[in-house]
Amino acid sequence: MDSIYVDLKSRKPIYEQIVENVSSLVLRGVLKPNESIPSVRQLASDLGINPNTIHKAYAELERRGIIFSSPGRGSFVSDDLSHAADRKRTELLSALRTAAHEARTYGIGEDEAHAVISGEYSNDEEGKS
Amino acid sequence: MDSIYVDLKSRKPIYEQIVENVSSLVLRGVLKPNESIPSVRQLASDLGINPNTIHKAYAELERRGIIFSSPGRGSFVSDDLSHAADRKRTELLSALRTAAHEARTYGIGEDEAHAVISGEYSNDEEGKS
Amino acid sequence: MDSIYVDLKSRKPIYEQIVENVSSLVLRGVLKPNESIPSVRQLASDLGINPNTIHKAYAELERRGIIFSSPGRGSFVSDDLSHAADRKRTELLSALRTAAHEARTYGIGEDEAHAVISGEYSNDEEGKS
Amino acid sequence: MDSIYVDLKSRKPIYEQIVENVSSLVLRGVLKPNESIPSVRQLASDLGINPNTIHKAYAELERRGIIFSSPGRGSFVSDDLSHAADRKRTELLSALRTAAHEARTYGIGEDEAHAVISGEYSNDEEGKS
DNA sequence: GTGGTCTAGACCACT
DNA sequence: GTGGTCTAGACCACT
Repeated sequence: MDSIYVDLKSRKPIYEQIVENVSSLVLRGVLKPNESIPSVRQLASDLGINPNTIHKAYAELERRGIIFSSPGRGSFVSDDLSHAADRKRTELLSALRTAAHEARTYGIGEDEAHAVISGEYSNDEEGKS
Repeated sequence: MDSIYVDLKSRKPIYEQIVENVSSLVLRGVLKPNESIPSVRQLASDLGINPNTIHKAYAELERRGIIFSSPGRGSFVSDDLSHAADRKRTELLSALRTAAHEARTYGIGEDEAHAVISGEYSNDEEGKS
Repeated sequence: MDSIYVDLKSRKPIYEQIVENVSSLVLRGVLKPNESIPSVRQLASDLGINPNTIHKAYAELERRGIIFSSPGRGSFVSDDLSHAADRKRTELLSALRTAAHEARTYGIGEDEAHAVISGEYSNDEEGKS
Repeated sequence: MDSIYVDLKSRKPIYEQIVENVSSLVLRGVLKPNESIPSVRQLASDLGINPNTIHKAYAELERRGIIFSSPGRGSFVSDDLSHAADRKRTELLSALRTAAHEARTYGIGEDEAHAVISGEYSNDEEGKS
């Protein structure tokens, strides 16, 4: 999943999908600081969706400090990603904590929970599917 | 959170809140198989919301095999919850796996992930808030 | 299924279940002409449901010529079941025709349909479950 | 019966009629995968019934994997109908089996049952009424 | 009283 | 315009 992709059938708004897509590419280091990203019109044309939708996504990405846009020049990955990375890290740990809490509440044992973690981290097939 | 409660301000649809609420009470064993649950009208009146909304929630709960309803008699906890329990268990483990996968993808270490699990399971304050 | 039984969880009205139950026992010959059947109150008490419901079922059975009731004496299997048997026969063949029609409409082949019939008629285990 | 139609006088709920109608059109191949179907409001207006009723039907169709809906874009035939087709096939064969079982139970002979099948499959008038 | 269906009408987010 | 949610109110069959 290393390029921007949209699932028209998803209940998730298209612009949110794009925000998460680009966020992911940036925060996982696939796109580097100051690297240029596709223009609003280019991406809209590539994905076959309305430029307004892309624009809304880019505006949100800019608000989050993940990209910046220069009228007439294009859009680029932000050169200071520390805030965005911190926020993502907090979000990920919180999601893990919530999942663990729910598991416990419904009677899944601690050992089983640890086993799930171990299983996920020992999986070498990353990126093959 | 051992009774049915609804947050009118939430973005989550009321009927979904009720579905999750009742699901939780049943799957955590607070409500027992064949126990009667409030009638559509009773619950609507208690919560101050429309009976149609409760009906929609109960219909979904019935579809999931968590309750059953008999016109003219009322609604009751299903006496075979094994399917629902299995589905919930699968869902919880899947959520945990997804959270772990995401954490790993973004560079959170395995030790840190295990620490989150241990932290959540050693928390004794359950049920106090 | 050789005695009267009711499924409280079914969407089918209880009185209809009783109508079909008694019909089946009579038309399959388990209950013979002029044989007595349980009184309204007796059956209501046995099944733990309201006598009004039983009464409604018996009234329908009487209307169909399957039983007759004598105030003060009880209810009995009708001694002329030919009309009811004819109606049941017509109904069964019609149901079979409808099922075959639907099967054909959705692309199930004739051979497969015949195989289902043969399979059902060669099944010797009748009555064991 | 190749378009969506509703019988207001039927005892069968309108939303169920619509579910079966659309299911039939899709599973019989009249509507193709990814083809768009009438919007909730359009169909409501065409049939002269309430949009909520159509919505309820579409929600059920979505649950069955027969269509999918995208807020703001419309509703479309699912592009993977294999699950729905399998379920329908199982349902049809089960209905045929049940009809055959009932017929046998009430004394209808095997030859007569096969004759009903043959009669239905040799009927050439399909689609004329 | 109880669940089930439906209408009329309103409001929301998204396209 | 499109799907999704909700309310208020009505009517039905069954208990």
